[in-house]
Amino acid sequence: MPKIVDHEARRRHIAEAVHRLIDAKGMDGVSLREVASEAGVSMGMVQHYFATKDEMLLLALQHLNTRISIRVAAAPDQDSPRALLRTGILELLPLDDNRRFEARVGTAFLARSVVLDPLASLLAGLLRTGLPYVLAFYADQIRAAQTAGQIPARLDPLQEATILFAFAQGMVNPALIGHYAPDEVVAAVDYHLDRLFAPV
Amino acid sequence: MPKIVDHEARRRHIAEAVHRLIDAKGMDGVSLREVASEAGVSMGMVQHYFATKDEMLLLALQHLNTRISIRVAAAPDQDSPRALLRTGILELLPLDDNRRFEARVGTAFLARSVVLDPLASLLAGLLRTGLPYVLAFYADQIRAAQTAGQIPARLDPLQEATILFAFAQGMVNPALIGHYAPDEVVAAVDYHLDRLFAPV
DNA sequence: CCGGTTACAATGCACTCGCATGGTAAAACG
DNA sequence: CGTTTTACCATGCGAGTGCATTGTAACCGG
Repeated sequence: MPKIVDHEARRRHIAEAVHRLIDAKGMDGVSLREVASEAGVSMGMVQHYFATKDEMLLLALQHLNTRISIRVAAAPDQDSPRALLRTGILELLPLDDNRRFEARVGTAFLARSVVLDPLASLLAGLLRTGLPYVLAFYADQIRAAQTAGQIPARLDPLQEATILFAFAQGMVNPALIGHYAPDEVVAAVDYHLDRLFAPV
Repeated sequence: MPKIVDHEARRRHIAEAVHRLIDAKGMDGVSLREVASEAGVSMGMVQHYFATKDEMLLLALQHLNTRISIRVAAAPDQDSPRALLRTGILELLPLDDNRRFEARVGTAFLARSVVLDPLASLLAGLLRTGLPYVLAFYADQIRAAQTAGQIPARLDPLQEATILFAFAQGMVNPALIGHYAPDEVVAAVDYHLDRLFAPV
């Protein structure tokens, strides 16, 4: 073998070029040639690391997922359940350029995952598998707050987690198209949390 | 002029073919040739009614909007604010084939509106203009329920409307990819409304 | 030192795309 | 009646697509 190369690093490098292209021109703007150009490599190299375009897109989604996960996990440590929930949610919302970038790319994949072709079902599968963990995390925090007496015990943790997450997801697009300014988004989140964390 | 033709009817006919194509193959699957074939007309005719593809997509989105608006408006009359809110929300969620169809097509447009090309800003503009009216309607219902003593007066109607609508929008995609069954979606909505319509 | 495998690069191919062009038929209008 | 305008249809063009093919250089194991 020539040149000892880090396979995964190359693939990540290309995946990030895909992200940038999706952000700039949407899913349609992603062609093998454009990706190669954006990544600063030859088209043959892209083909060398990905057998098909679909395989490339799939890894691009996986990489986006891990990217976001890492960032969320790296959020400053929080002690209270409420702070954990708050920062966890805010990390998913397009409040700065970085999160805006991720939200846009994620939205593109989401739309693609709704269609009915082989790639779409793979994408949908990826998105689905992550959901239960996120919901479980939220529900756990809610339960913890309940035992601490910060959230009324009569509330259903899983339903509240469902609502909380759906609410956050539902804020993404209006925020992206500029209907809500970042501080309005934060205000809505805090308002919701205020109502959730009601004195018993 | 030959053949007296209903211009708008033709355009709507083509727009519906676009919807069907987006539902089946996504935005990428929409080409002038495919649209013509799906609509059962010649490609020249599509070009006759739409100068560019973007213009066609734009009208397709407008037509989808009016389609949904008409359906929502035609929902069985409700007397109480709560029933109004409930049916209004459920009409937007993919609970049957028809609404599923609309949700998928709408998602495709949403993703497209997030990109940064000329068409995208038009799409985003269209989506944005509708939002304040929807939120105002929700807020009005909430206010009405407050004066009727069904919702605590301390709650902020606009914030609650924001949360309610974002929550509904956020349920669309998990429901589309099959994470929630239709009855689970309804249960989540009712749970949320239960919590909103708390005895004062 | 030498076959063999790996890591690319360059090119070509069949196809599809949006759109422009040119033509034809029909109806309104003077 | 003839002219003009409308409503198409068929075809073609240049660009771009994903992917297959072929070539080449580098490095390792024997």
